Amino acid sequence: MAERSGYRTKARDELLAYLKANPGKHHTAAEIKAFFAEKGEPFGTATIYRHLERFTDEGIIRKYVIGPGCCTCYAFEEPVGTCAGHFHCKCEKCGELIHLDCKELNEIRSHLLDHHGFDWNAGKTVFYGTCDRCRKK
Amino acid sequence: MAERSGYRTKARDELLAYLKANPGKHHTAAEIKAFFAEKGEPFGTATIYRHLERFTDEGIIRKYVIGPGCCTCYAFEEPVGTCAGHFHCKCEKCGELIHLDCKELNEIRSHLLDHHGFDWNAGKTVFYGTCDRCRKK
DNA sequence: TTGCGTGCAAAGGTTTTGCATGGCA
DNA sequence: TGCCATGCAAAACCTTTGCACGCAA
Repeated sequence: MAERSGYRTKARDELLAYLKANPGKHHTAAEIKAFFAEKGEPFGTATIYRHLERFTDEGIIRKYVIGPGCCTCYAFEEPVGTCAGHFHCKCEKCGELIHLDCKELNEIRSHLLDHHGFDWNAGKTVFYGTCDRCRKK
Repeated sequence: MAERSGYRTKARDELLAYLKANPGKHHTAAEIKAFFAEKGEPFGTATIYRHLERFTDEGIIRKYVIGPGCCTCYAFEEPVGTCAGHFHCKCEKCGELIHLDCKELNEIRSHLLDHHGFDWNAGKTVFYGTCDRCRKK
């Protein structure tokens, strides 16, 4: 986690505000770019990546690797440590990434920690399987 | 986990033998390609990816997303493939892969299916976090 | 013989980098 | 004014796909 450095610019403010406006929500660089483009304040791809990388270094946001296919997600996490159970399921058939809010998650975490001594980082873990829609086909 | 299918070819045998020769060791597609190239038996990139994907489907090897930059790793894991109630945790600090036999975790499967309609493929999922030893440091 | 496996090359998508311009302090 | 930030375009990277040919069964 690096120190805050550099200038305060419009791009920095806007990007950070957007991420903070949706705590816990995951965004890809492409989604962020599209959002600002539609809003009429487009930012260059490089600028977005540079800021996301920086925010991550500064510990303001977190970076999630979903892959493969290079879909990296970024998210501002409101109450770090106490954030609601949020985990990711990726459908192996259609490729969709499903964000699940599920309180049972916390039980799994506790169980892994208490019984197996494993401190699970749910944010980095992706459950692979088949989603509801593909399963019913 | 899919059934074994298709022909038995030199490429399949060689690749599998190489992966099996180093259980638990992670290889990127590029490393594998380089290894066989130096050995004088080069395989096409596509061939390597196709086999790795297939081995993963068959449950013979496991796929790890390291990212970003799309560095996917593949590894043959000794006791993997046959055991149903078997889960894998990977320590982000020391890199160790922990094999867990745990009935409680099987309940996750039921829960995901019943409450979220997600048919979890436990064999392909790796829990990332911090292992007991590294946590105590 | 049939159809899968293979290699090559090209496509696809994401992320990074180089460079000239513009903006913050 | 001196850096840093930005945008554009190109490069770099990893992975997938299309196609024609070769090989396993």
